[in-house]
Amino acid sequence: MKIGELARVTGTPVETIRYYEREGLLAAPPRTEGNFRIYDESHVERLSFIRHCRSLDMALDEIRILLRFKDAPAENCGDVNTLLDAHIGHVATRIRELRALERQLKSLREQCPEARDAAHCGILHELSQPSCPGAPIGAGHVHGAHGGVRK
Amino acid sequence: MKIGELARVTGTPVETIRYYEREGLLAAPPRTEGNFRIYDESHVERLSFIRHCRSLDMALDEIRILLRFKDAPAENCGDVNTLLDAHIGHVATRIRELRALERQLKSLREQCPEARDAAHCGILHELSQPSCPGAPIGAGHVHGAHGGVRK
DNA sequence: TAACAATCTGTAGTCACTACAGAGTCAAGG
DNA sequence: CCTTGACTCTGTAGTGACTACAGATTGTTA
Repeated sequence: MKIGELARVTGTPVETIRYYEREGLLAAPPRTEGNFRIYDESHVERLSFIRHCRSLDMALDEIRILLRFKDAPAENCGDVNTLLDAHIGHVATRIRELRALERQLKSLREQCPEARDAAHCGILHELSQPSCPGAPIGAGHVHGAHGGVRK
Repeated sequence: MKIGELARVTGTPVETIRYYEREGLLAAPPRTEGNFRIYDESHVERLSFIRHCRSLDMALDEIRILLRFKDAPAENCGDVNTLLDAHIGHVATRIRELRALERQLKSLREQCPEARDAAHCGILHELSQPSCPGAPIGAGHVHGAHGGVRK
């Protein structure tokens, strides 16, 4: 199959497939005489694996590690478990951070219960105060409020 | 004060201050004879505002809107409330997404309760299955599991 | 043969910074 | 006066995981 069909069956944009090839996640497939990439079932499975991992919000570097285990079936998979546990920890951390953020935002919102002139807006006023000095900006492993967007 | 002191009192890296100036969030300050930027209290307040917003995970474009209201104190601040409500909505959405993700990851983790050879690892096996076909990759407004890192 | 879709390569843009390189400025110590 | 060192300047490139082109080529259908 050509790249368009692989894109369709795996629900992956064509450009993303070529990007994974450049990044070494997907092996470069054979080509037709006309230089078109030709894929088979093994590519479908590998790309499905990658996309499944991505839908679980794993980084490409994490996926690279998992792929190494897939390619070495005799290895012990303890590190797979470790990686997954760490990833679960990252997600849990980010949830806690976002909950705290939600609380702060709601409390800020209460500063201006109704529309008025900006000079007396409690929200703008409170934002002008320095926040907690050590307040971190940017999350650890999990993205903040403006994540990878799909338009 | 020079840029280093502004950086210190606001807890902002020097390069980030210059970046905000390039982005038009912070007005270009006067310079000394030797071409050093000179800031005063008004810059401290404005940068504190920006950093407070960023610590609440607002995008620079959102902050730009809020700054316009700060600069037009006679305007009605209803749009400030609207923007904040929308931002709270984004955060709440991301929390829901991450909770669903956490559930999926934990269920995946149960597929391989103990280390064995990778060929029989339930985690690797399950990841090879296509995930829910319409499963989104990447979040809306709030970042995924690998957010802006502070090293 | 001509239109059109699909594919190719390569490059640049996204966001909010971060990390340099290489040059210039300034204050204190010898 | 000279040097050292801290600070600042500009400009450019890198981050992650794509996305969006431009411009060329290939393949399919009318």
